[in-house]
Amino acid sequence: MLYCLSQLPQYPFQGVTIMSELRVRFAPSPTGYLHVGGARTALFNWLLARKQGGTFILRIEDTDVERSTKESVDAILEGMKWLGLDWDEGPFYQSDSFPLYKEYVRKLLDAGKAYKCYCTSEELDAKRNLAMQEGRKPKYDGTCRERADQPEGQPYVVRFRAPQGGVTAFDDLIKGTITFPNEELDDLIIQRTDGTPTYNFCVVIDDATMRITTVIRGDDHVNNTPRQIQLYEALGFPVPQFAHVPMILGADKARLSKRHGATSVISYRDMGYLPEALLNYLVRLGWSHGDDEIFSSEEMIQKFDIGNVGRSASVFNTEKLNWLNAHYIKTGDPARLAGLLLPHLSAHEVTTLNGPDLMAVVKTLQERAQTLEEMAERAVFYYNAPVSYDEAALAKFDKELLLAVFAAVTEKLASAPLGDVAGIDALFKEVCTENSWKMGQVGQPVRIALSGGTQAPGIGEIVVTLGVDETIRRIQKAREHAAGK
RNA sequence: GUCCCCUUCGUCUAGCCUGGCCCAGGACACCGCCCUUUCACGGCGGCGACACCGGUUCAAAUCCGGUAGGGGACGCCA
Repeated sequence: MLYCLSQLPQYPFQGVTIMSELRVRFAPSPTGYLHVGGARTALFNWLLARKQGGTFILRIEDTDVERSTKESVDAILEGMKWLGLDWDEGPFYQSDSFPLYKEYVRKLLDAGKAYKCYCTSEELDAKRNLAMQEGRKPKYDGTCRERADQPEGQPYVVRFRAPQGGVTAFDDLIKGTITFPNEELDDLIIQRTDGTPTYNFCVVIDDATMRITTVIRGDDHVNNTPRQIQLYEALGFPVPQFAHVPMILGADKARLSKRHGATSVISYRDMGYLPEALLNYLVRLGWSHGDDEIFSSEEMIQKFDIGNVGRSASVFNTEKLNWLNAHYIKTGDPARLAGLLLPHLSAHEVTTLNGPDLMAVVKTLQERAQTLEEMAERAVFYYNAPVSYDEAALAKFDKELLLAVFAAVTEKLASAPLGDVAGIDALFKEVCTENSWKMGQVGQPVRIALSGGTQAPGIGEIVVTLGVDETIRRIQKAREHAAGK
């Protein structure tokens, strides 16, 4: 029965918001970069909005003035933009709405639905520790809940007077019905001693005033949901739908964190991943559409269904991301890839000014690189002629053979007009038959001469890309190297 | 400790709602073979899972109960 709701792909909001337009939001707190978990949450929100013609709102939750930074905000926006997750409204900043929150705190206070609490954090900490030690749930004991006196000039926090007894339940779009006994929930603080509002309260006010219809957020917020629902009800706001997406874990099944390697979206860009690859990887983490693996943005939008998101956490697997990235590099537009490759090339001290056409270079490397970084590494030899050779590989051939091969190839190349890849390949075959050499005896030495090593594109591709003149120059150099041994 | 959630190949997952088509399908990784002048790409094949125990049923990965394991939350952080 729990599945019924989520198994109606076309009508996920049937009977609840059927008339109103979908409004979703991504609400990161600017205390770090946009990490892959956040990016996936943003993606699911974006997908649903785009699919249903709804509105995607970006809201920055910066009520913690201490830890929020402008740099983090910029980093988050940069990550969103790189992934192509465009938003329709915002970014809104919670720090701009403090007066609004205060107003609602006032309302709850006036209505007796909230009260001032004069307990100090030291007292609270002590009680909490004691409760934990005794194996009880560490919840506020309600000391100030019914107190009549209001000590003048004493610092206080404002607590929400939570309903006691009964249960608070909701139908999660991903997890099904979740029920909490109200006795598990204590009177949460909605305003701090310094007068600033707290997270759970701001979220409710914002989601309500922004008319959010569906809250899609991380799994770690499930426990906050019943308290928020109680606030919605106390405030007289309609309760939105909730969808809690499972966490992303590291290989050791612990929550993904820096020690598992890169978690920042931007660091994936810098390592040479394509945004469409990361997006594709992220959408398949916890969600699937039959046996499909490759999704363009359009296909994701078309096929996405929040009800098909899995209920369990998933492990982030770089191998699969690599495969996806290789796929998009393989099928990508060479001109675009060339542009994206530039920064990686300069990191390897390569200038493309005096060398082969970069787009031609990219074409020879598309099937050979998993990341742009790897492609850059493999492209270096095109622009910087080898200064040393893979001696171990060279040692497999006699000095005499080497010299003969280099001479024959040079001669053949010099006498023939520059052809296409097939033409050059044919030319090498001729050299082989004319001298009774095997292709391995010719191709490998030439490859080493041209690239310095043994791992490179096909000989024909290299020669055509490099040009005959440069090819001959490099073979000549290798010939001298071989002669000197 | 208390509460909430989760559990299909090493990993991502299909199937579960509507039991039989599933001695469980696909993908990544891994192994082997083929292609091949290197490295790759590609093709073919292999390895490999229903956490466990009971129950219901002619029949259970699918329904019910329990157990174990994992994760999350428990803050004047978000």
